[in-house]
Amino acid sequence: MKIEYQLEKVEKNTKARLGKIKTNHGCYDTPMFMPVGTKANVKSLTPEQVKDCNAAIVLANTYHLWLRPGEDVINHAGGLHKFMNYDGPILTDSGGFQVFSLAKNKKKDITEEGVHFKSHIDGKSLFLTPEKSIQIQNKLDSDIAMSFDECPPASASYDYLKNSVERTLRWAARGKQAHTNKNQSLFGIVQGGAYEDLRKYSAIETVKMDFDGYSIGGVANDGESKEDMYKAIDYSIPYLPNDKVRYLMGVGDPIDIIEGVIRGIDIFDCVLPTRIARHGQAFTRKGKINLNNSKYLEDFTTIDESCDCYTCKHYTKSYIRHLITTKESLGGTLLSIHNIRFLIKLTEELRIAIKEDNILEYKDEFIKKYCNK
RNA sequence: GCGUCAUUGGUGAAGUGGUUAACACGCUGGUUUGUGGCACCAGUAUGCAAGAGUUCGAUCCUCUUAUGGCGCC
Repeated sequence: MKIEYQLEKVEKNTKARLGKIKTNHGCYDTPMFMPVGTKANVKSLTPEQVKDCNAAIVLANTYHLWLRPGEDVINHAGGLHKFMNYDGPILTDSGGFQVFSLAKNKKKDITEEGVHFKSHIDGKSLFLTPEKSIQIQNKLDSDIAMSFDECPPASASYDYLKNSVERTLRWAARGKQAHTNKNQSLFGIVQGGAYEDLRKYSAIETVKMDFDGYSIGGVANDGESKEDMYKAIDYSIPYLPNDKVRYLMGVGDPIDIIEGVIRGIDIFDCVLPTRIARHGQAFTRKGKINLNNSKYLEDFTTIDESCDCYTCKHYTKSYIRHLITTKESLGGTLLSIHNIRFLIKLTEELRIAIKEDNILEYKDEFIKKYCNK
């Protein structure tokens, strides 16, 4: 079965949507936040810990799993769910972003056929095509596969983006053609930078191919401004169908999530909560804090008094600071739990705000606290 | 007691008669948006044991003192 999206309500004053997404691994509410589990694990967390945060879909990565352990190994293990012991839904990214990010400063050759680039592990020459990416994802047996797109840098010129959008459309069509796993949904990706006509064109043409869901890509890349990011969303959304889920790729700053939801986004994913956790930082209602800071040495309060996560139920800032400064991995684990729960709780509250038609008030109040400190 | 070698920041230490005393760790901040990440960036000794002298100029040369290591009686 493919996923099904059910739109339940649009907030009165904005484009924010309340919905449900039905998958082969459960039914979940949107807007939602997906933790990132690149190599078939959310870094430093067990699947139980991820679920305790009330997470639903987890994102894994085609590129990384292709290189290690290889899609066949995971296929022989019985698919990604069994392999990693996660019975919730899994979305696999296509590898398009990795071509852009891992090979950013290296030689890469983007051709019509696919992308030649070097392995980040051993430098071996690799060739990834839309068909190959889909075939790997078919074997991984994730619930949702992503089309193989080109993710150009924020600094790309209009002419470059125009060609790139065209190529991504052709790649999307090829990927759809190659897609054979009937239990797996396939999403198309809208590109086009911060240009209205390119986003519109990309969205309309992608929707014509009739995917199971749509995402907005090419956003939040190397120093792109917030304004450009919001433009990219605003220029894409009007052309996406109401009865399909919308996924904003790579976005996970709390304020960006709120802004995204207000603009009509249903799903987000981001490495931020787990990455900053490993570097000692935590989201709180009063802004991001750095547990490395000496002022927490004897701070025996919890990270965020309004948080209901496992970490905030049991541990003090002083203890977590101790773990972080002594580089104990438990520190990253506890902070990852908190940060993931923070973003998921944020989406839960946004869902309530949509129900109550007061999302703009919610946003103002959140930002007031989050930015003032 | 005599001889000898040492003494550089929070730590381990490099170094030179002449602009800002290397590097590392630590410490203090910051960054991170479809994860090549226990990562990255920045700051961190107005001073080279103390005092005096030589010199245009001394952390570097000389002397005295202090402290410590080693050797000899």
